[in-house]
Amino acid sequence: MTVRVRFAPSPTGIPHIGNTRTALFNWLFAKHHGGKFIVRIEDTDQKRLVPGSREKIMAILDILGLKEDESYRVGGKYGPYIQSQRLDIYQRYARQLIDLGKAYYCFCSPDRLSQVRKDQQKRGQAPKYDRHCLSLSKDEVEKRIKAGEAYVVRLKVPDDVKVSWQDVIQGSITIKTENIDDQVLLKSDGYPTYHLAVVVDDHLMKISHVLRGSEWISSTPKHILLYQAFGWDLPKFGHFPVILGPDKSKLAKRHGAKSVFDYVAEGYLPEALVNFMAFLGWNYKDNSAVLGLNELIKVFDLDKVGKSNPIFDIDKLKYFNKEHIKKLPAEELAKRIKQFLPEDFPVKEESVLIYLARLCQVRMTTLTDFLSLTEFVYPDKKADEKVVKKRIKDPIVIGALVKIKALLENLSEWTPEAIEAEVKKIVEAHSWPKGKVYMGLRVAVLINPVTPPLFESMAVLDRQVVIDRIADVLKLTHEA
RNA sequence: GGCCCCGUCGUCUAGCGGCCUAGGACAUCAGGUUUUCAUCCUGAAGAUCGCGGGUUCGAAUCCCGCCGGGGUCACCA
Repeated sequence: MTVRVRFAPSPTGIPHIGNTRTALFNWLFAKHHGGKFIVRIEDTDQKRLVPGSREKIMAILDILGLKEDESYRVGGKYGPYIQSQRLDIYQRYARQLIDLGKAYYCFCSPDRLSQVRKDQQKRGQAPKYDRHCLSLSKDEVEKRIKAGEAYVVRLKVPDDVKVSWQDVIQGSITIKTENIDDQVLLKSDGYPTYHLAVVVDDHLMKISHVLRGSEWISSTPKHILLYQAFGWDLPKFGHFPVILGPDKSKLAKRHGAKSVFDYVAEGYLPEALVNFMAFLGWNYKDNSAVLGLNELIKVFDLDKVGKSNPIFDIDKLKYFNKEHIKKLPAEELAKRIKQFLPEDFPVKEESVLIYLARLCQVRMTTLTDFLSLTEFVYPDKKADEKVVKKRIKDPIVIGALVKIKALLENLSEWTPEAIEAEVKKIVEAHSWPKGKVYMGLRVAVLINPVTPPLFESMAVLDRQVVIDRIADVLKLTHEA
């Protein structure tokens, strides 16, 4: 069987990490089995439609490298791939269901429906449509439609039937039809509901595996009933566990349900995001393997997707980001960092930027860390008085700084090697306390007690800036 | 509340009746290397396998009950 899976987002906003993971899993599954990944836009709710979100969704796929095989933008032979452009199809199939006696017209007003629900709840019953319109005669239906009355089409759920399926992730699941409502299939505005649209489209688009979040489990029997009503073959169903926040409640904005855009803006690498999301519900070896998309394709499959809900762990994301940053060639790292550099960043030269990137590489958790690590490159930056006074107290260190300053002024070559060799020589010759002196020099020249390697960083600076900074610090310590 | 699902170190998990005095990874802590930080290396702590009953010579693994968590009950997807 050819594997054909789909990612079917509704354009009601920007998908967060959870929805994005569903896309990833589908894509990975398709590619692992040499199948197709289809993107279908489910915009059947015009009220909740957010303009522009369709493009944002595609942009996220692009950022992550999840190329689709069929969609509204790349085409395909099962289009259109936007549900609002398939309205006539759904209406046709809804009618077919009515003719088959598997669905019926319902004229109940929203007010009546909510009243029915309220009464049922008061009686402690599960809210369910009371089938008020089930046995309307053909004539009456026709009359009311002609009269312009608003109607919906409902699925006639058979009584006392057990619907069960072998979920490729969750295992066997059985639900009795007495717990299933006569679901609305066609809304009064002529649009289909999700339930009709997915089933019709998944069938027409020859989807082999319906893989989605487990919030859809309770809807699956409705879909199966629909397939059976149409007499269609069932696809395989698989439901991924939902991602939970650190407090074990549903992942929400406040604990990380941000979008790929947000994480990228915070300095996370798309490949780290992919690697991280892959392990949200799926496992492989010790769950710390640093894997790219291509390696993931090779090892990803549904049998290692778990049933219990994973918790979003930002530390794990940071770990993967660090690892992926470490793996990047310095040139590539520099390129990525560039997007985060402010206008006035003093280093313009490509080679110097790459050099700095290399110095900072193992010290970054996110790309934005580069900024704080390289603060010292701003020529006007001055060491903080408090930091200076805390780190440079020892008179020996102050004396050493005086001598090092003189040495640097007369250095014939301004390279990291030359600086390091000469400074080391003088430090050893005087038997100065190494740690303290280097820290003093570091704070004076690089502003911060936490920095990339001292001499390499120094060499990036103009010699005059270095001299001036040491002079400034000496002045500060003198005043004290 | 009804229905469905889940429950192993803080977190992700391995485990599918004896190899488990429960293994690994992330995070944490300690030590080593190092001019800071980080990297790298070594080590430590951390789980009475949600609880209680069974079944069995033997259970994290099978069965039942309870508890806890999640999902879902729309003319939203």
